[in-house]
Amino acid sequence: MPRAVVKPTEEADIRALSLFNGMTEESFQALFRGAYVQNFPPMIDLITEGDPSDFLHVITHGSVELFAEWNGRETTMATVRPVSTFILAATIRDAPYLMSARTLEKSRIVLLPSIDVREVFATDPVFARAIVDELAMCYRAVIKNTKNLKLRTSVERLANFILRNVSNGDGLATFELSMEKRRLASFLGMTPENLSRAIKTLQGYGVKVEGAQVTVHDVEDLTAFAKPEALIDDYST
Amino acid sequence: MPRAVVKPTEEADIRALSLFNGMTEESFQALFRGAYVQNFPPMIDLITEGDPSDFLHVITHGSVELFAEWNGRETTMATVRPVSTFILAATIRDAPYLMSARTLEKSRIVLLPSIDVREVFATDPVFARAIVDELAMCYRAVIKNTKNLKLRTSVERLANFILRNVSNGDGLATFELSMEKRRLASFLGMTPENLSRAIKTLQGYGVKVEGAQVTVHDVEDLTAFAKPEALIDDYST
DNA sequence: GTCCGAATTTGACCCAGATCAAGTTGAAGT
DNA sequence: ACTTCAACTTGATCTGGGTCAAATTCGGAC
Repeated sequence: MPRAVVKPTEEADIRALSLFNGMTEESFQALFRGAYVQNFPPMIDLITEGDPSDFLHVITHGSVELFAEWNGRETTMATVRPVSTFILAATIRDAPYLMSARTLEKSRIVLLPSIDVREVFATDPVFARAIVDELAMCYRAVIKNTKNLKLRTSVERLANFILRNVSNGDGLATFELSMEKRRLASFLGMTPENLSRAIKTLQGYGVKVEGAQVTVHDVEDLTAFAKPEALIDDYST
Repeated sequence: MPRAVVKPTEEADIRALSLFNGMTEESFQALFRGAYVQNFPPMIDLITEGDPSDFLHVITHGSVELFAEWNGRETTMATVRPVSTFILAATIRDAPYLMSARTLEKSRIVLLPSIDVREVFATDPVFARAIVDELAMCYRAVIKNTKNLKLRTSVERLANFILRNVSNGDGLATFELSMEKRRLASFLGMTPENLSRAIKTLQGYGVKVEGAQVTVHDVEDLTAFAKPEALIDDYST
């Protein structure tokens, strides 16, 4: 896998991320001086949990699954999509990765040496502020996820997942599942078999799933069942 | 509940926290100029989820439970003990609290206005660095907690909880439960009844629980069952 | 279009853990 | 010591969700 230079358009995409967009050009260049880019085929392990965190990863194309293992069991922790960073916390603390990562599709990843990230963090207050904002947001996202897991049943989690992915507003709404059902099941904390049954249960609330296409015929009805709440389901705050 | 000044010894305890100990005296004073302290009786609500985050809280005595509610259900998210801060992420992002907090015992809490925290963060790079470290650590703690919840059964979670609280090393080890069993149950994601049964199950691995006193007769044996792992159970990294 | 292997669904069954209903224990107040 | 009330434990039962096995469907490769 040969290293490659970062394309200018790519650099622009990355700079547009809230993590990078306020920093000085000088800092930005310092960060990208040691950076490189790689394309990966699907299902390639990028990171193994426990390894030292040498790079901050930025995904610019494709999709990456973050997962964790223990005692022969495996669970999906999150799916990462362009353009965003992952494993920021490990980079900051210079601590081992807590999660493994693999590509799901053909993906393009920018690797920024962790040491440079920490260096620029120390010298650019705007970048420092951005990192804190990003970390605080990630922290809050994980707390929300914990509440979701501990306070809701699997059918409720699925219902809220669907509502989050639906263009809210009027009556009929539809969207395409962005990952395989078995990964969705693992992410939601259930088995693939049980996801099938949960989908069937939600048919009673006007949800139809055909392949990856999900259609909600009565958003009102599903909302009444799912009881979504900003403090769990709004990922933007 | 009258506000009170922060005692010098208390100030010293707080300054000793990794979050504050590197900052300039000037910054520290700026942070404490608007601070005040309160004593609370047990079972007082300090924070309600959804409220705006006006203060960074520091507990200097007692204990505080962080919990969350949804649709009539409630779960314990964490128990906070002296000396440490809580709800840092909400303060940083100036976002609503995701969790509620109540005192478990008579407790003493220092309240630092969030606006001052953000102000000092912007001017003191050492403090900024410390906040990032703290946030990254908290983030990683929650990720570990998620792995614990999704990858382990309730008996396994209990076994690892006990091992974490035991002075590791030789054969016989003992410790005192620092919270009521029903809160421990909720924290571990199970019912009180089920915690009782889980304890009984672990008797087979040399665990004896009498009231709040937990004794492990054979740490080896329990460890073989619990399979603790740094990437889930080591809260220090 | 056909074939092949993986993903998904379905059905039957099972188990961890929840719920419900009594007990017990235990600690604080009198 | 006695009362009282909450916390805890125990037993019985129920159920959400997992497991296992057998279809069925789907998506690529040819």
